[in-house]
Amino acid sequence: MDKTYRPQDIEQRLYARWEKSGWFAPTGDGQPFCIMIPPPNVTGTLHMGHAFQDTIMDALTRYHRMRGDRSLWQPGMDHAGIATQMVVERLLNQEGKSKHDLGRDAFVERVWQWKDESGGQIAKQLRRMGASVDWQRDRFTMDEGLSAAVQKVFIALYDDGLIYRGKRLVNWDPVLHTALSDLEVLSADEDGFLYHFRYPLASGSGHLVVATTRPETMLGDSAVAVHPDDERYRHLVGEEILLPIVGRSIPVIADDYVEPEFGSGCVKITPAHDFNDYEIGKRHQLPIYNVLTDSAAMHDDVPERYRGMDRFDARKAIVAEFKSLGLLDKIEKYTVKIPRGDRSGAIVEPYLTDQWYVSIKPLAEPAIEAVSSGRIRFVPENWNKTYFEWMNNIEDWCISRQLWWGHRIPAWYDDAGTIYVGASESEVRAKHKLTDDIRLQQDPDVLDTWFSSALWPFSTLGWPEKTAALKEFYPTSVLVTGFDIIFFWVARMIMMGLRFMGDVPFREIYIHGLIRDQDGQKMSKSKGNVLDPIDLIDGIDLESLVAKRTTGMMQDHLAPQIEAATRKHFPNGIAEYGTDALRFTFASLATTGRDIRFDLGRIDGYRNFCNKLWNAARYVLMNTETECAGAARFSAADHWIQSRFDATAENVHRHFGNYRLDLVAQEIYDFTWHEFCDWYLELSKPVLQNDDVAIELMRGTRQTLIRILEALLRLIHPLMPFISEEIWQQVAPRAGIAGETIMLQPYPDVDPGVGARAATTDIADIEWIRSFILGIRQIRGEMDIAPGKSLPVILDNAGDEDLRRAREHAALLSRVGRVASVTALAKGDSPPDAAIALLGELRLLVPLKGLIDVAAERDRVKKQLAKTEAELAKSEAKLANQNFVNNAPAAVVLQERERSAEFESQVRELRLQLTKLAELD
RNA sequence: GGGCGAUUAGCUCAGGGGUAGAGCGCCACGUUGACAUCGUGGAGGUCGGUGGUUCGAGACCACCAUCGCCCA
Repeated sequence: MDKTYRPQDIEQRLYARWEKSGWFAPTGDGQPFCIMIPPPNVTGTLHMGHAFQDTIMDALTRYHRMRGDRSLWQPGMDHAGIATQMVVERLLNQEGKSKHDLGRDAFVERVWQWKDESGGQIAKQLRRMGASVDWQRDRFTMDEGLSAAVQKVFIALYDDGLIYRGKRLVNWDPVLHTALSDLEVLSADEDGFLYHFRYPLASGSGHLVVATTRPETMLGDSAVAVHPDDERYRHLVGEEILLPIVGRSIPVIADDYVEPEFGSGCVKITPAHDFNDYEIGKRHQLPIYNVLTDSAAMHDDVPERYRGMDRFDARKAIVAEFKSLGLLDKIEKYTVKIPRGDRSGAIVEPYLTDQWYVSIKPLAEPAIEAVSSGRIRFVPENWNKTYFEWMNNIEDWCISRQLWWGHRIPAWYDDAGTIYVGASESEVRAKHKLTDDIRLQQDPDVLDTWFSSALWPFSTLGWPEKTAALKEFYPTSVLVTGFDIIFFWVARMIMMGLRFMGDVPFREIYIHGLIRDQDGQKMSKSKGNVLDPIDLIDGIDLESLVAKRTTGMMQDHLAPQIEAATRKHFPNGIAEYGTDALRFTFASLATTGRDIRFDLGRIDGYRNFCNKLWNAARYVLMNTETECAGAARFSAADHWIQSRFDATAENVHRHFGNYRLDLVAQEIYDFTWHEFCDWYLELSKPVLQNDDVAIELMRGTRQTLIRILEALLRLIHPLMPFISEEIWQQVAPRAGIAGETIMLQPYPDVDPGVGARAATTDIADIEWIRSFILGIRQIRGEMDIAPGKSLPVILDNAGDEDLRRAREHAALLSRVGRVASVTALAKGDSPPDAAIALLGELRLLVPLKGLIDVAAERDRVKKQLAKTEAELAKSEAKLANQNFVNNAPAAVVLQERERSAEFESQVRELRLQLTKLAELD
């Protein structure tokens, strides 16, 4: 083995072997375990969030696979209708073409080409992450089978009256020319103005002042509304307004939606261009005047001078005209909520069009019940509040999109506009007995991508066919996802799963946090703070990183800032960390919080951890080359480490069960570094590096070294698959284990019988030795004695058990503690001047002579005394409190008494020592 | 406005009615035959504030402050 761990030498080689051997497929006859990958957008690349999520899913899958479950991690991608179409259109634009130049079929063909290219990228990244997905079952939402599922669901919901077509206001993206669902619109505060216009009464007896943030919509006004209880205007209700510029007469109406305190208390009503106004319009049967084209320019039903004008130019022109008419009351600065399309960034218009909707309430009710009854459990639990909040206020889902890339809506229209829904034109004709002379045209629109994603848990398993996979793996075990798509995806999968499978799609939903940058900022291309997980694995130099972050941006002017920030945060680029270190970092960050700051310091530490493990293995292998097998005798240290390992494994199981991968990581880290390496390997040296030790004892240590390491590698494997496999390949044969791969070995079990092997005396002995050595090290460290210098130690007030331990484990004390000699002070002898460490009642004395600075030792003891006295005072105060003694559980009181006695004895010893040291001056 | 969450060491974060923890960073010492991507020791916190429950609160409850997210 090399002296340092080199991930690049091993990772891709091992992955290729796993994949080629088919080890990712479900095997065995254990109980099924299944995770569905949240399908990444085919058009994107894996970012840190994906890498994090994939680490969690892979760890869970590998854990269950090793436990003998028949485990499937189902991979796949979604077609990301809008995003993908945008990307391909941009590519076409670069060639000077538009999608209309190609036509629909050629364009879609072009998107498929892009899909192969882009999708391959994601698959490659997944492999680099070590993802043990079953590639044989890879699925894509636009595949034939999944498309058939989409069609079937659409038709079934339509037939059940749960899908309908309707003319309503939708969120319209005037750049992409498509409707969007509520969820795809992001509203944010932006600086704007509130314009106050005077609307003259038709009677000529004055005017009303209305305030609006969108003057251009006044061309479509149908009324002015006031609050019914508003004394100022009550008498005007029913009168007419002469709408300026347009010259239309519109009524003054009363509606309690109006807030009398806002502005003048009069509101212009534009049913075609505002969601609230639309509702008011319906209540009052107001006419609807649409004034915009689908590109959000003014259309032909407005006064000629405004026709074709862009909405924002029209706004200026309208305001100017009001001013020239003397009808502009005032303009105020105002913060406006601006809705933008999440993909295009364009300001979305409420727009009156025909769209398809899912009538959602009948689907939502059972979905709410599934969570409230506990059939589906959120982890952490309180995400169900977010879920209920949304589900209880859910609105019908607009599912049609005016795109070319996606699942075409299976609906046909005859010339009269009658709708026929079915699997194909011929089926529709047959079903409705339509003769060939009746012309039918298919709806040009496609379905929202999330419509197909909602079917993912069963469509990927073969539905609507009754497949074995479906029977076996549905409902899946756990969904691992971020809270940002609870509404988009999680809720919809639950609704569809219950409707079409008659059961929940998953039993648990593990919601993880969002990965942010070192300052807590969300990672985004426009902020230039994204990290590519592959760059953390392979490393990247500063110039390449800067180039990567500043090219291909939507907003080029941000490049200088991004470059500066990048140079500041990564002055030396990014080092090569390897997949395992990255995965371990992700696992350790998987806490219950919702935000996760990704700090390079963490991954740095875990790369070192990989190196530590690597070198521990090196040591074990070097020391187990010979004389391993045969009759063996086990030392106290052997038993101790075994018991520590058993405890660790037990905790790891518990933490996996609670989805606390951070605690799994910590448990493994602590054991590996602070128990196995820091203590056991050191304690093994006096045995193995001494020719006088009995061969049986050596064998015991060798066997323990190899056995613990082998088991430890299995314990680590779900988090760090590569390094564990690489080392295991060498370790397993020596542990007498035949097997082609660690990934199919059993996960270390919690076997109480194994734990019992370690005699309690042995464990107590090793704990005593650790305390002994720590006490000596403390003296050494604080006295600035060279670590290499061997010290004589005198035991004062030693009991029989102390003497036995010192005698039996003299070699450990001498070698690991760098103790030259251990001698007991005879009864009645007065102790020499010495530095002191306390081990219970036992005093460890390191003679001062020639070694120790008296003043320094006095300071040291004083400091320790002060600490102990403080503890003692606290403890005594507690015990002096009758309420405590009377009310606290007896065990707690007893424990406190013992603590107090311990402190008391220590204080006594330390004071004594101080007096002695004082005498030396 | 409604909902959710956070506040613990310089930084990033665990913990959880009875002794305040980790990693990183910092200081000192050290080239011991697995590892300098290392070893040993150390410094560093009145657990955001106020009040309450309790024998005991950093933890539970109420209110407040600050910050964040989601929904209108």
